[in-house]
Amino acid sequence: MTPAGGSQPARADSEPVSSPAVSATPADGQAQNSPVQNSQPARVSGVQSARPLMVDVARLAGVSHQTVSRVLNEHPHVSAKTRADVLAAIRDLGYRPNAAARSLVTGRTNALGVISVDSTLYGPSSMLYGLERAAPPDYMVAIARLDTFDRRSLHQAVERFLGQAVDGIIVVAPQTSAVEALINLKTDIPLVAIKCGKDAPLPSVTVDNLAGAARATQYLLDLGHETVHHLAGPLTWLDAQERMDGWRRTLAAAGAGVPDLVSGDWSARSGYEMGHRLAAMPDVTAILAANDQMALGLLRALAERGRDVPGDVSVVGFDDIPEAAFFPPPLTTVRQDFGELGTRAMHLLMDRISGSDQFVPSRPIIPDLVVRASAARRRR
Amino acid sequence: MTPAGGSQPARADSEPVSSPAVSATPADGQAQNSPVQNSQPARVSGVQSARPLMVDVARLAGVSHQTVSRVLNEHPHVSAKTRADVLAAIRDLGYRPNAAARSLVTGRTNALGVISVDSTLYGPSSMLYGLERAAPPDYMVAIARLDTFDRRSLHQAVERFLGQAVDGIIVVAPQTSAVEALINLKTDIPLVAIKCGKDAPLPSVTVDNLAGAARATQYLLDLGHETVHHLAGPLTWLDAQERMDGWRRTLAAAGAGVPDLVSGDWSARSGYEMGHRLAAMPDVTAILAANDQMALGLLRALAERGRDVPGDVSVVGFDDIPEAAFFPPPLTTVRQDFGELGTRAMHLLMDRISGSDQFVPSRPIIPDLVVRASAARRRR
DNA sequence: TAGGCCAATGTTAACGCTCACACATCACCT
DNA sequence: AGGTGATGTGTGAGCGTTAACATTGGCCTA
Repeated sequence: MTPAGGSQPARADSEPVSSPAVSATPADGQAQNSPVQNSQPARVSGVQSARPLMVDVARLAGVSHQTVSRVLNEHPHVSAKTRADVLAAIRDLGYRPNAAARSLVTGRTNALGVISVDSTLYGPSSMLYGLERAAPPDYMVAIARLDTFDRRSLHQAVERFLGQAVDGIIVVAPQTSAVEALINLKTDIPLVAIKCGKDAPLPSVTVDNLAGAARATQYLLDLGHETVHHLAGPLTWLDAQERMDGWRRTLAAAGAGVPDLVSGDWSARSGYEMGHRLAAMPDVTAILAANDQMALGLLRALAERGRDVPGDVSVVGFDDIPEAAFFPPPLTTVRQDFGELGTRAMHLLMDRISGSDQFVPSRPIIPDLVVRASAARRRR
Repeated sequence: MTPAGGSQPARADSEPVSSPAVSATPADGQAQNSPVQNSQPARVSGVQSARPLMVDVARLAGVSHQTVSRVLNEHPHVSAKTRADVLAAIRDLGYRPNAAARSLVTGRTNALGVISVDSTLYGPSSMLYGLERAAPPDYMVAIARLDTFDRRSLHQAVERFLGQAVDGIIVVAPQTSAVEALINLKTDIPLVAIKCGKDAPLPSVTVDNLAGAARATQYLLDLGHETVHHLAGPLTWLDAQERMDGWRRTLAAAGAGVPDLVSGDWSARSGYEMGHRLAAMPDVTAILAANDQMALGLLRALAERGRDVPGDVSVVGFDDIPEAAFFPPPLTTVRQDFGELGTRAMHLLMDRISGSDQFVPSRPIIPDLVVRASAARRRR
């Protein structure tokens, strides 16, 4: 394989003459042994085809490699001139520190993992976006998406990240199964959860779904509706459960009847199917949908049945996806601030990574009601 | 699940009496092997609080660390029994190899970076999903989202990934500026582009937007419309340009007049605004929208102006987002297979990472027309 | 003017793994 | 017998960085 028939060319090579420009260290290892990267089409003129090392920078700047390291890590006690020299050398050589070597000695990788549900739903996708945006610029954000949130796949995902040695993990855990799995999962690195419900004994940030749903329900009641129906999300999701709770409690508190629950799977299709069921019930005058996509399907079903919105039936959604304002009719809905959620989660994680172990349960984010045209005063 | 793995555990078990399992020397190993590592103060016996090292596994399994390494890396020439012993020791100790140390010596990190536009648009988001799903299970997928795709931010993102030493980069580069920036960007690691246009001199995978738009336009012409208007996306995007091209060429080929172009920014809002403009023009009977969100806004504007869809105006979208089937009316649209796109891009990248340097330009993916209810035969 | 302190830099030893070898067996051919 | 492989295993040398300590020289203080 290797061209060399073995032996030690090192000794033979030990010409004192050779210009130090090439390499001060035992040139043998370098020249021969180094990864035979001829995959690189012959690069710059110089022989220095391999990536420059810290020691190359040091030599060019006329200092020791340790001083280069100090400059790189912004240690104090480096004179301004030295720093400038080193920086110049780094630029000239196009030097880039080797992350693996650094990690090996520091024990930190500057990478973190995000585990999320396997979907292109608006919520999770916005969440991911918010997280990536909130991450420190020198951090790498890796993602893992899960099809199901059972204990096994969660463990597996965590294991994967642990294997890749991330510094911390964020789990977007909107399903009850995820929370359970998370609770008896002990990792030796910081982990924070998003949307794990406000009672979970985990460092986490959450949205007050209950308050959001309550707000929307109350809004509909105030509009004169005798009661409000609910098109819930899949009840394996905490969001769905909490929204249902908020809806139910508000009705109970108002002394309104609590209709049977109807639930879908977040998709517009399921909203459409369940919508047909609801549309067939003449006493339905107000519906709270657990997300906007289902509300869209619901609107379509109502339209097909000839029930006018908001004339005959008022509809309120949840999430405020960007398209909601253009639904037929523009959807009154509950907005969650995913950006804020991501920022808080990231801060929480970074705090824990940098040592502070305090477990401050952050106050849940309260969603807003965005009033548009899909809900109106009850027609009598 | 079976530990057998093809070997003969029966025979191994029935071997001599003395159970070597126990005598494996937790304690005496210290005394005898001493020349090894007495640099470690205490800590050795009992409380193995720190993460176990490869050498710990080796000791427990009664082999050398190198053998453990061989098992881990699936080298040949390890006996079945040894392998089993090592595996058992790994399990017992909960050993997990240190990724940094491995990277340091192999020069590979098993991580790859995805650079994408900063948005929660359906396309990029689906793309990301497809990529993550197509990635080899032992690879970590890191993401970087860009606000703008100018040369500087692209370089910066690439630099970041290079700094983190990923093995390869995938750039979702749907904007012309990105392609330019990409072309004169030389990295020393494999890079593949998605949606960079089929003429870019880059390893890439693309969707044949032109064919998709042509198909949709022809469909509308065949429905008897004298011409087709186009609500384009932002023309800084290649997708928008290509779709426009497909539309324009089809009209030209059919000898139909080419109306003035109207363009938005992909959002439903812009579709709504431009839609009002189009709705005011009485001769408009067919519109091809460059994506589904804009089509939604367009539908709303048409409805507000009292133009029936598809009675008065036919509308066709692009993308086939999951909600499109529930638009008012259900949207006829062009579907892109993002999953396939992601898979192909990932394969291409992995091929290049593992050395094959052939530049096989893969055939663009042809999108489908999904016929629903928003386009109909021209009413005369 | 000696002593001490501190800024500025250099030297050496890990970090935990894989690679290239060396070595030891065993099998099978001449 | 003696090679010649193939197989199985151990040894030592790095990979490129940072941490810990060592060293220098200048400036302050008593």
